[in-house]
Amino acid sequence: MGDKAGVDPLTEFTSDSSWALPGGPDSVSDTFNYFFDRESAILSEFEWNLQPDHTEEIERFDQLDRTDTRPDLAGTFFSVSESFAGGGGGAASSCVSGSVTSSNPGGSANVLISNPLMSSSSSEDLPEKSTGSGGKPSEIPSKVKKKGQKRIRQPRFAFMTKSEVDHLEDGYRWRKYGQKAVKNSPFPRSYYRCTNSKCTVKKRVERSSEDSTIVITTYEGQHCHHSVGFPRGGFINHEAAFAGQLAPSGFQFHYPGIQLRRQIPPSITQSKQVVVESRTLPEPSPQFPTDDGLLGDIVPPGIRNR
DNA sequence: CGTGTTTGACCGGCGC
DNA sequence: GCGCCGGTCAAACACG
Repeated sequence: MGDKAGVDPLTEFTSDSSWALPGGPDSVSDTFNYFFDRESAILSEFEWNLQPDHTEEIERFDQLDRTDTRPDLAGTFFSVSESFAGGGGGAASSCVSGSVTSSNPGGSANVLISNPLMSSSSSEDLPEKSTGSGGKPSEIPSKVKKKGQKRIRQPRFAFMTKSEVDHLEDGYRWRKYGQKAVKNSPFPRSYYRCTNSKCTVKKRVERSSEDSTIVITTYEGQHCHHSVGFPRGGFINHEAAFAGQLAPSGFQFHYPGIQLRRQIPPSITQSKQVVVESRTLPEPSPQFPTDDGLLGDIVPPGIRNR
């Protein structure tokens, strides 16, 4: 991986599913590996794929948001959502494609995230690699391979978050199943799996080797169930925002705390099916957000005020 | 006792 | 073919 060779991987991202697989300079998984696994390059990749003026904007927000802190969560969210489909490989989960609309009381922004391409064949009918030790088949493939084809991952979403804690709460319960040292990084990578037995979503959490304050979280797969509850009094962090994307179709989460500071112009997001957002947390306040929104219907107050 | 974490071993992909 | 590396497994352990 990592054979950039001057090729912009994101130019392969189009609204047409034909880009997915195979063909092109790299497969989708390669692109994602390239894009997400090289954490040290992520920011620069963003910048690389953005107009220079946008890059400056992001950097500016980055600086500004360093002062916007909370004990455990702080600063800017750089998030990337990718419309992602396995094309012929059928990488998409069989759960659902969905969307999440996030709005704040100030009405400053709506964040609409969708995966229009996530609709191909179920991953369940794809062969899983032989499991490691022993014979117990792992539930649902996280990577699938056919003969002569590169392995295909389920849809993945990566986030960069400035945070002091590695594992950010997102309303779902996770079980850690592994930790590995990462080459060229002093920080280990942790592997988590959703504790819901029917859910195959995984996520990886690691710190940027370049900026230890940045946590890189990568989701893989889609939740087949609702979250168990939102932490921190209704505030939902970036993970939850994207975890919500994995919710059943038509289900909408309401995130009163999220304030969209800027969004890449549609000309970029539409052509490449990439959304890069820089979001900030709400004002640090002793009070939890009062906007119950949908949370009032979903999450018991006791949980929200944890 | 149930649930979650730690950690070494194992396996497969991939580059050389 | 070999070695490196990422990802996963599962036994042991910790904790409430």
